[in-house]
Amino acid sequence: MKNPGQPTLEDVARAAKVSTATISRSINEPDKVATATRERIQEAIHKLGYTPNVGGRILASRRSNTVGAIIPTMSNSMFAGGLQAFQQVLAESGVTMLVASSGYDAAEELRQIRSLMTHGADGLLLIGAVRPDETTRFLRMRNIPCVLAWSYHNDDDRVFAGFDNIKAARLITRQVLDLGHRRIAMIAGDATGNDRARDRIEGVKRAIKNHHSQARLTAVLETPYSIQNGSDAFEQLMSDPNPPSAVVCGNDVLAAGAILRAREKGIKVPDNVSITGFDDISLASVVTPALTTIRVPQLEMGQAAARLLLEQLRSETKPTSIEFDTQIVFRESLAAPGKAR
Amino acid sequence: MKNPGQPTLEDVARAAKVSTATISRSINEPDKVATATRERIQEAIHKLGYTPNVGGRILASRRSNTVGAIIPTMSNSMFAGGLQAFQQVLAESGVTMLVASSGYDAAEELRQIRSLMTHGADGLLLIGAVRPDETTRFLRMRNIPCVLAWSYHNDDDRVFAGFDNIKAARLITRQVLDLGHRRIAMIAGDATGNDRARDRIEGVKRAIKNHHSQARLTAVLETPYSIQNGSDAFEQLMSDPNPPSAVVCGNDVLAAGAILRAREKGIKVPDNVSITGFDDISLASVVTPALTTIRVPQLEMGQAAARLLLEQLRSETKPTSIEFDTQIVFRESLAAPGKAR
DNA sequence: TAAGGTAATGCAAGCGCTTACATCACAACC
DNA sequence: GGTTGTGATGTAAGCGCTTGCATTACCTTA
Repeated sequence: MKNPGQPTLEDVARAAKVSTATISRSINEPDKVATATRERIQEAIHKLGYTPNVGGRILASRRSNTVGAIIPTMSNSMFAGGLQAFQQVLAESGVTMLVASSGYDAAEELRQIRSLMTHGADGLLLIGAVRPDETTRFLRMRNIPCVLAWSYHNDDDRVFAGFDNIKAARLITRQVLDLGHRRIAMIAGDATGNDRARDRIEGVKRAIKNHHSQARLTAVLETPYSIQNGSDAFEQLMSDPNPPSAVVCGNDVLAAGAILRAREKGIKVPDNVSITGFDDISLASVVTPALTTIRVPQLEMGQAAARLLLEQLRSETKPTSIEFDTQIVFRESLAAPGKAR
Repeated sequence: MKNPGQPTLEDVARAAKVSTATISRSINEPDKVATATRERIQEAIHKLGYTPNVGGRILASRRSNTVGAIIPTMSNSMFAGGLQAFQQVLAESGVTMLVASSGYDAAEELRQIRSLMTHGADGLLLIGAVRPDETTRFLRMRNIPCVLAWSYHNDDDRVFAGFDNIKAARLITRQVLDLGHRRIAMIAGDATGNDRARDRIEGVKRAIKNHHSQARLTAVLETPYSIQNGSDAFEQLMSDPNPPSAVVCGNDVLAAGAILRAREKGIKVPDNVSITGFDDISLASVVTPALTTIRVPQLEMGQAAARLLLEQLRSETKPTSIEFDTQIVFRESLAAPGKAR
């Protein structure tokens, strides 16, 4: 943009001795232009160092080839991988990604949505399914193409590229139960306005409830995403005179915190207490003992989200949501209760 | 962008019975418009649900209020924190961030630069100082406002918001030397086209060379960023009949890999061998033993980069670079050699 | 009262691009 | 030879906004 003296289509046209229309075509629909002409144009473009001006392009074509992505945070690797995959697929189609982060704050998210739309986003990637009415209304009213990732809900007609957090949480909890644990506690992420955290809690509850045993969920502590909080929550749980034999965590960071505090306190994992994580971020394989956790298909979700969004932009139709499976990654932090190795 | 029938400035003008110019002013320079008029306009805007069209705005104002950021990768937390800080500062000034990742590939980086410029970036955040001639030429030719982060070079007249990797590497290496280590090996990141990795190697070399002792750098292994590679490199180093007593790593991920393999092999850290990292990502405090490493001012760099970039965009002047200090974070993986605790 | 100043607004010329439509050259066919 | 079809290219009308300059209305001041 800018810098007086940037070459324009007209300059290229003069250099290549064709009309601006032909050049525009040769850029956007190459096969509508004769090969010889196209080569001449290429040369001129290269020589002048021409790049199209977005403003003109957006104005004339009435579309910006830009989409926005709003993620809760970039500061941890939680979403970064998916975001990168998303961007790469978009880039292949010549679409660029605007990014903003909401800091898990719904009001901020709405502000960011507005800002991205003002800056020309043709569509949006959002994380999770639940948001305040005002946001939902805004999205509906403006009829903004949208893909929701990291969640999946059957009964929802919006477009998802994600997984069912309830199912995933049930999966790992059932594993814990099947190993014989009967007193289970949970350290969950903050579920306020966060359907992923909420669903994971729900999944743990259901798994325990449906298990044919006397298993009990002794406590659920909700706490924001940080190692420190995980540690503190763990300590609190273990100070119970009758502590749990397994602690299921809503994400790997909280679980890592728990493991660190366990070591400090001389509590053996998994001998004295089992700990499980969720997300399988790189932390999980690096703590000692390594975390048994749920692998989340980050890259796949990012790629799928990009495809679904592109599809919406191109055809104005609503594509069908994609549900991904999750699976348990077995490492060292989960074992049968009371087992001293 | 834009469902047909979106109201335009002209519609608002008609509704508010003023000229489009006045409306434009009332949006962009409110105090140049009489209060009564402004209120009338506000009302009309609200009633019509008007939002400015980016295309027109960019075209007419010759500026997009968008900047691009190209980072080597989003997949690890290395740059994510800085990027988020960068974005937040920009957002406060109404500027949006386009993001792309190059995968540590210079050709891809140039492609991304082109793409971001085409999509309207007014300025660019890039990581590191070194790039191929073609890229440098492109940036110079187009006279693109640019801030380089994660590096700092005195003798370079471009705008940096970073730290001196040589200095930082010397700092931690001197610490290793001062503890008495005399056989030191390095596991470095891939230095091809990567001045951060290159400078860190250089820093280690200089520290050893300038130390008044018989200290030797026994080996330098360059390897791409991954835990696995760190592990393998470590194993290779330790298979030397006369292995190093300290392994300095070019980043925390490689160091974490080294620590993991050490445990697998029954090599005690730091009793048998000391290991140091670089970057202080969250991994560093979570591995066992926790990594002694260099803290890098991620957030500060991101914020500073944003400010420097905004300054360039607003005033067209070249602001002065900012150099940040780094410091050693002392944890458990570094100790005097041969010391069995 | 006239001259001069100031604040508020309008006028209109683009900004650089896309695209519907028009034109042209040429080959194929009758 | 005339007609028609086809592919390549040109023409020109905007897309919606900003902004330098002109205009207007009204207030000061001498």
